[in-house]
Amino acid sequence: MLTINLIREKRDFIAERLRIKNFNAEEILDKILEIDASRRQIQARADALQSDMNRISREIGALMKSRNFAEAEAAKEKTYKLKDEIKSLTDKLIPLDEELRNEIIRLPNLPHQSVNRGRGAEDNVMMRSGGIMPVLDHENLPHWDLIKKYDIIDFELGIKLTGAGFPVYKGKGAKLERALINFFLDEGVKAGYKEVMPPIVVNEDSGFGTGQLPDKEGQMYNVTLDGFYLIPTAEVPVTNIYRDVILDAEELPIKNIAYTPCFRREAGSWGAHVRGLNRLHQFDKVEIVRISHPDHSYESLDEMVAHVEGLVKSLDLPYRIIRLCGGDMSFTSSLTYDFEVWSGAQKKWLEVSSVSNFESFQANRLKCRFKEKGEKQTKLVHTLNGSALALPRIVAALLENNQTESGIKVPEVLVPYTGFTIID
RNA sequence: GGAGAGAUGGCAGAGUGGUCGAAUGCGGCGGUCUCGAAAACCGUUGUCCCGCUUCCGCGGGAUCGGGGGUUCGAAUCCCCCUCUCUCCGCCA
Repeated sequence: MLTINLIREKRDFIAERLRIKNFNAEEILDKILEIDASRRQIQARADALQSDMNRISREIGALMKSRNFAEAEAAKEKTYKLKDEIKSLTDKLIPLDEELRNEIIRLPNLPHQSVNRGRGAEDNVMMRSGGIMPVLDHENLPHWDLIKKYDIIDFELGIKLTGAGFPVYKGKGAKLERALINFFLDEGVKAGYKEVMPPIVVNEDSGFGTGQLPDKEGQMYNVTLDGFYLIPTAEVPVTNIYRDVILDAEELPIKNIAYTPCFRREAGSWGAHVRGLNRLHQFDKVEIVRISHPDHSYESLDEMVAHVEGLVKSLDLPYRIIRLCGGDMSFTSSLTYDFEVWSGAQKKWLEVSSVSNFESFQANRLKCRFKEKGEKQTKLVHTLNGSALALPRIVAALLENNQTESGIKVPEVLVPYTGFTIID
């Protein structure tokens, strides 16, 4: 969420920036400023009265000590009216605070200046591409046929155990999945990320901290009995490690990497256009998360993009990097680069990574701050994250692009992890 | 799941109604001493909000797990919630 200070100081700037995201903030901003002004006024009065109250109470204490009971009683009389006034003021304050917060959390994050205005995916900007497009003969199969042919991923069995979108990985399919996870983790650790293994269910505070709650409640599986949520991404637990934390500037940037299963209800987005591994309710993902100094967060973002690019390159997948336009960006992001890989048999680009800088938007929710050495003032950190990588669509592309008559070739970098060179 | 104990500043740990934002120790920071360092000594050291100053800072309010209550006054008393620990049970 945006800070109230920024809203006070740069109301028009915010409204203008949010138009890039096709968000009309005018009304909300005016309401916020109005609530904020009255809130501050009331609080100033309440604080002044409270100050009087505290002074009188101290005086009563002194009188009691010197056994001036009559004077103490007289002083008490003075407090009753004061107390009522304070009460009536603070009673007004509580709903105002709540209202203010409810309005502020409706405002999306401001887009970075490089972000172009646009309505949706069609307005995104291709930054660069790489890799060699596979040459497949006319007999090539889409991955949902390949997984059956080689019996490596079983959707029907998943339906029996759980439901649609919960596949069972079998044999070389399971091994390939594990190989990819280990490869991605190892590459991350080599690049200086610290491996963490967080819980995959989180509480409500964590859901709020990274911005999934309250708005995107329907996208997460909810363990109602305990008030927990299954994580939609490792971003949630890993970023929330730094909730309510004040870091030293020297500790930045913090670089974490985590493998977790991810759970998404994908309510309302299921349909014929998402077959096979293209969209699942449970999938595996390795995520990189950074906590950065605000002055260096875009360098961090570039490094993360380079890291992800290195991964898709090493798997020999044709890829392209897309900068999302304002209309296609998430609520919480300032700048997002999507990675897409080419899926040879489906003949379409599949999104396999999304790398974002949230600047201080999540940090403000998380109350994750840092202190410059020797300075008293705390400042909000910048948070970033990116998939490195999400597995199912990588698997889909690998299966389709690498299919041959004798089987599916495993990329060289994975062979030490799989122990086999071909799926047949 | 049953019974009991507890939750205080970065950490340890006092404090059971009246200058308590909180003793003391450790740690951190600054200084004295030193060629330098250690030790010793002196000082300083939480966070949030509001106002003034808008560079250092000053004043007010809040904050002792969270919420509510009693009281002129709550870290201290009462109620609810959450969490932690110990014992028992269960268990990968």
